[in-house]
Amino acid sequence: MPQHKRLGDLEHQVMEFLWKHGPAKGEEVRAAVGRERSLTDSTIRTVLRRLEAKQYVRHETKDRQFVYSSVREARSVAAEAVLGIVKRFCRGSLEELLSGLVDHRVVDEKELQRLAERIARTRKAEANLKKGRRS
Amino acid sequence: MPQHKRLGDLEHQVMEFLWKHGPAKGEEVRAAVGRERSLTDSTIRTVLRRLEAKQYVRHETKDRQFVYSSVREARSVAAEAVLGIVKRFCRGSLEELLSGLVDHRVVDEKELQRLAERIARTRKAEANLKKGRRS
DNA sequence: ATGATACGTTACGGTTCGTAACGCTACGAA
DNA sequence: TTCGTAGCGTTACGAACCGTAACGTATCAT
Repeated sequence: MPQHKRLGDLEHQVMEFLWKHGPAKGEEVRAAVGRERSLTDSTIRTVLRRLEAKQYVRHETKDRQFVYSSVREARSVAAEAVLGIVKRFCRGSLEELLSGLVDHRVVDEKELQRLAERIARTRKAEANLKKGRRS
Repeated sequence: MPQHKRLGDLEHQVMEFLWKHGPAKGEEVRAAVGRERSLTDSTIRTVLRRLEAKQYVRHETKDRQFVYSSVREARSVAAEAVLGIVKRFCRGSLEELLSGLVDHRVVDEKELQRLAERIARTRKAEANLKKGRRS
């Protein structure tokens, strides 16, 4: 129900920065989002406000300045987007989607297997670690 | 390079129909794309024309009527979309994307492994089949 | 009090999309 | 031959979204 609202290009660039940089003030964002023609602070703040409306970021005030931070992590947004794709294009079947990726050589089947295995291993390791801490 | 142009909702519904139904005339599309308020033929034709401009469909004339068929298959569009997501949200790493899917419980790691394996098996079977036919 | 700082409000133009009226063309019936 | 009509293209309009930014306002330090 987080309703994956779509992002424009600039909006996306801003998110990208927040994702890799962490919480930041408008000025920092502006400095980072280079582009040839640099934007006014007003522009950046409008974008940040819109991102907030779309629930991609939130802000808190620190030293009388807004500090924005991403609410939804990149992977989470990605996961939702993929879910949308699966629904829209692959009749809800993730297998169909993955098959498509292989068909279209986004990944080859061996590689896919390796990735899956590696992820499974990583999870198991994490689970064990947690168990260890618990006891 | 097919430049994944985005689809609106109605456009998408039309594609969906063409994907499952195969080539169809405007009237058929219109009949199929139900919606409560049914649309005029003009509307549907405009949409089809736009889809053609976006290179999602092409048409040929049969019996003096246009028959539209999808150019890009659903999975192929999906694959491209996923590629876009990976690029935009996961720094190009498919592994990161898949991890995200697991993190967000779109799929669990065991299931992912099963799917990967099954796909690999299917591919191998297909490859063998082809070899068989060749000899 | 005044000026700078950092914020919100408002707005404008481009683009996309759903929606559709209208106009043109060419074939078939009368 | 003429005329209705089926089927297509052109044009258009309003909503939404997005980049962009001017301007107005509140508040704090000097």
